[in-house]
Amino acid sequence: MQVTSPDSVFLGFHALSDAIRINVIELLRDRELCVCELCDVLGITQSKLSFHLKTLKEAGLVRSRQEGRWIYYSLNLPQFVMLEQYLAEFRRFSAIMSSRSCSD
Amino acid sequence: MQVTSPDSVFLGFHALSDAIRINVIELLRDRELCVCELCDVLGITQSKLSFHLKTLKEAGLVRSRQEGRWIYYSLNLPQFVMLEQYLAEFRRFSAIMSSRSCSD
DNA sequence: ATTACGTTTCAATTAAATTTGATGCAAGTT
DNA sequence: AACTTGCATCAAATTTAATTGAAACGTAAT
Repeated sequence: MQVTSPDSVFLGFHALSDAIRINVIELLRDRELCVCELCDVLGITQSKLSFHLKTLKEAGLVRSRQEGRWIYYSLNLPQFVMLEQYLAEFRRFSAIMSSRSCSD
Repeated sequence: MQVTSPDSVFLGFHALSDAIRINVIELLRDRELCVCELCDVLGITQSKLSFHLKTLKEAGLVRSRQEGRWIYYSLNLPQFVMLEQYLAEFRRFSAIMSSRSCSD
């Protein structure tokens, strides 16, 4: 599921605006993890983690997959790329603006 | 002023997690603007805008410069690049992870 | 079936972010 | 000096987000 609506930009950034959620995605960067593994590593309650995972999932940044009674979460990279490209648009103007200031 | 502390990541993303602030930075992408110009274009009260500008400034995403009684805001691009590069780290793992899944 | 386990969901509470309107202040004007 | 303009700041009110603990759900084991 990749989100590309206009809201998805600040929905995505909102999901990244919290220390716990940043921790989660950095852990998931290496490999997919089930909820209980994340719970152990982060040292937070399951329902708290579940809330943050839901936030990340609704922003399209993570996916989940069930295997038996475990649910494994992993990154949804296209959404990261989308946000990265949004920021890259600003860098594109960096060159334009600085070259314009030379002609002043 | 470029912020590079560990907090700066989710501080920056938090600043980008609001529709008004996204509007502001997109307006500033073209050129620097004073507060009253932003106010007019966005159609919000001045003190509301001031709050959001402060949020953006504390996140290091914008700078301000005084000229007479006007205060001009502009983008602080290095901070955008920092956030972009943070996200790019995740894409770097994209290739690694997908190539690993091929060997399954 | 029954029980245990991993997870999500809900309702209640707490905490944090945002909005609003008033006030203050510095720079320019008259 | 008094006045206006452009902006920031403050405190109060409102809105939104996060935390908590209990309950509910599905899955697997006994």
